[in-house]
Amino acid sequence: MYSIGDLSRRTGVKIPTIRYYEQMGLIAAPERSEGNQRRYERSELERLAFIRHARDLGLSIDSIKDLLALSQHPERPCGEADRIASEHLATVREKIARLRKLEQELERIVACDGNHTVGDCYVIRALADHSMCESEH
Amino acid sequence: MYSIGDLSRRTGVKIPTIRYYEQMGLIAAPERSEGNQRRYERSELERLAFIRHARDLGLSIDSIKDLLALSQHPERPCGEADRIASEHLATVREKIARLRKLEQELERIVACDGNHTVGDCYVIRALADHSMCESEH
DNA sequence: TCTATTGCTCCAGAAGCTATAGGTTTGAGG
DNA sequence: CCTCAAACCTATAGCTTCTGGAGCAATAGA
Repeated sequence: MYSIGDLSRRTGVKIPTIRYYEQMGLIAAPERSEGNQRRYERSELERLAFIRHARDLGLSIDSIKDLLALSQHPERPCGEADRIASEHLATVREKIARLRKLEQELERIVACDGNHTVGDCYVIRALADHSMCESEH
Repeated sequence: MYSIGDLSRRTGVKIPTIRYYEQMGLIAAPERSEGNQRRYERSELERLAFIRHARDLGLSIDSIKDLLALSQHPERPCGEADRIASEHLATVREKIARLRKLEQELERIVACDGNHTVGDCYVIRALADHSMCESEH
């Protein structure tokens, strides 16, 4: 049996976050000690590690709920799990593409050397005037 | 004079968001009509366009506040504006790097072809077992 | 047994909006 | 001038994913 602190240390998920996940229905309400403290079994530790890993990868709470529900039915085809992960990959790729554009634009903006006054600062002017952008966003 | 709806259409910032920005102190409380509706001048439109653009670039509300305050003092050196933009560029680059790692890992995970059952699905196993990862994250 | 640490619940806040409810004002057509 | 739909108002709550604090109870090691 693990206390909530044990679980936290072993998974790297902070204590209030574990309680939050319980509230959100990601993990079941565990047994309690006589003094009303949470007591977890090994299986909960594994479930929490799964959640942690999926969150690290940026999956939403809802996606994780779906994946956890799926994993309760090992006999079903796994196309659904594949779909969730693939969709997530697509959104990650989109984010990368958008950030690349920002990077380019910020590079241009930052070309200002800081050796003059705000009145003619490229940063300020670039932000004020959208038409200076090379790509639309 | 523009109504809040005009301002919204011209800048692409939604009406509740404009009111929110007013509350947050990004834009000043404007004059009101006899019937208590907001009436904006052209300068407010430009200010809001600036904010919109900076938000599109991912700058935080606080950074934008700083930049707006700076732009009120055109005689000052612009090193500060430069610093804000540079810092933001650095965080954008970090985000890109992290997302690239995720992309790689998700690519490996998604290699599952969906033609079997959840019990031996690579997606589920990969999420359950952190040690399968190639890079630590 | 004492006490430091850990745990409990409940509540508020962070960021940046978005939505809803319930009402008022505006402006264009008749 | 009148009407009526569209636009506007305020206030408040909700979203997401946690994080932190207050005030008190339980546990574990010396």
